[in-house]
Amino acid sequence: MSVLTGRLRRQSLKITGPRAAILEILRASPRPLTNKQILEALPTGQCDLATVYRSMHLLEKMQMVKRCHFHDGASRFQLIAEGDDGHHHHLVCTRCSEVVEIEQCFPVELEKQIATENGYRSVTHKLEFFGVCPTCQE
Amino acid sequence: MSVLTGRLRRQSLKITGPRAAILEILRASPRPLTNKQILEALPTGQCDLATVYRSMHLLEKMQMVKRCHFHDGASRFQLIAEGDDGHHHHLVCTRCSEVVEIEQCFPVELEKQIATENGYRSVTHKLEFFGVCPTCQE
DNA sequence: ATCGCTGCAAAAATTTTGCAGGTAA
DNA sequence: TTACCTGCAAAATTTTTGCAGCGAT
Repeated sequence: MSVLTGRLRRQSLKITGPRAAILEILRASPRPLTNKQILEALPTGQCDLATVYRSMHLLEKMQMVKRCHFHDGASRFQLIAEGDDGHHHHLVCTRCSEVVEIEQCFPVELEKQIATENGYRSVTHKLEFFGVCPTCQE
Repeated sequence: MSVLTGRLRRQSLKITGPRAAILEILRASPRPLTNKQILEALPTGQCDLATVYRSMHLLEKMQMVKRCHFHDGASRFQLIAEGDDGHHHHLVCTRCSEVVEIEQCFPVELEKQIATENGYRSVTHKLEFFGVCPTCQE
């Protein structure tokens, strides 16, 4: 946690109650959360929804969180660990929305090929898997 | 085009002016469009925004369009060709939003492995690439 | 003649912004 | 002390819904 706050401090940004609380929620969550879910996970009245929005914009710009999209339109956020580039993917159940974190990633060579073929630079990708989880198959 | 309208008719859904116009816009577009872009592409007053929303929900449910997400939060829609499963990906410029359609896809075996490892069935994926296009590199 | 579809308008939901007071450093 | 932050409230956006009339089949 101190690692996270350190990154904020280095930018001369402040560690406030709401920010610490949000970071703690994100750290403890096994899956990405929407702004509303973050607010609801916070002790009642701990923080305003507007502050959650502002915090997520900030953290995203600092590359401390990653924004991802599942099947509904909502943006979800996941903490990016220090040192980690935050690049991993999810397998989401289309029925119950259970989320599993996935190890596999899109092959690097193939991505390079795509970049080269199209003359693009700094190419990255977003990848999410969807399916029916064991429980929902019954 | 008649192929598309046939699919609607089979469901005893009607081919109306707005629907035909929306389908034509989508058919002619080389890239996925947001609801607002669809409305703007329509001759003035041809159709109401609410109707665009309703149409896209309908077409999505019928699997005639695919919903995808680029870097902004907005949903974009792309027509799925008859016979085609509509599965292809995009390379989007993070500066000017230019979109290139990509041939490469996530390796099937790897996807199967992911499904098996986690006990999921009917696994598919969404994949989008982001980078800086040739023009924006200068 | 049906029943679905549409426009319009209103409602609901989501996200952003302004501002005055509070607070970390 | 000095910026930076926050809550609150209002505004701006985006998306959904109700309803009466129109229109495809």
